[in-house]
Amino acid sequence: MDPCKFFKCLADDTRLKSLLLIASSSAGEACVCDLMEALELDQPKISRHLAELRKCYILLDERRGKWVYYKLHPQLPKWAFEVIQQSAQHNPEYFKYALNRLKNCQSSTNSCC
Amino acid sequence: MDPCKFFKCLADDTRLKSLLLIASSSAGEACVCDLMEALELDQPKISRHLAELRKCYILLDERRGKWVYYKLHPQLPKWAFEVIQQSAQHNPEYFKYALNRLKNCQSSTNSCC
DNA sequence: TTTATATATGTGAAATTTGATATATGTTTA
DNA sequence: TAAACATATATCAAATTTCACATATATAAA
Repeated sequence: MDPCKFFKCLADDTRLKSLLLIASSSAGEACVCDLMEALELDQPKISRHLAELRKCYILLDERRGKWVYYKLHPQLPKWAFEVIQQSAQHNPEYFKYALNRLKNCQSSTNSCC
Repeated sequence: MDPCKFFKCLADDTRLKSLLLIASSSAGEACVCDLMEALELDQPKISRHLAELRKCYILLDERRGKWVYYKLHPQLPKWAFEVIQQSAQHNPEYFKYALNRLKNCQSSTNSCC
């Protein structure tokens, strides 16, 4: 994992929020439509940014039926994992609004797609 | 410290290496000419990137005589400091060559400017 | 097998970032 | 005060990134 490429991946609002949301979610994963709902962004934009994180091996995708779920890549280097966790834990206000929307969306009673 | 802006600052080779060099240097600081030597880059390029890190309060500058020394900003949030330290400690190969040049340059016998 | 749903990607324009060069500012020394 | 040195910044071109929209692909349901 080249550190400069890693930080380039985090250096965009959509990607960083997606990443912190996934890292903070109780399930440890989110599908594209979850993130569309949470971040209030259109589908191609979310997909495109997730693809970048996937191609850098920061996220791992898994299709289940019609949906594709993204989680932190199991082989993410520990230092990179720590960077993401530190950022998530100490910047709650940065993605608080989106995290609330994500929780609502992922709750069994309010599935979004 | 907005996390996205912070990562944008780290998402460039010149800035990231300058930052990791300063964080890894025994003195905890480096002047512009040290970094020019260490990274083998021209002066305006180094100055411009340091200015960006300074304007984001990641680095603090201090003039001493003709030289301007840069160090990690004392009021850098702890999480951001940890991100920089983690990155420096676990990616030695990324800036090993430049760090050797910096050490040589900062040694009393081989001052570069 | 047609339709609907969820996701991915191609494409070109717009926005942002970076770099190269010239020049300006601040400090020391002669 | 003039010259030399270290650093900062202005400017514009080049490179890169991001976005919007259209379209393609994959799965499930009818």
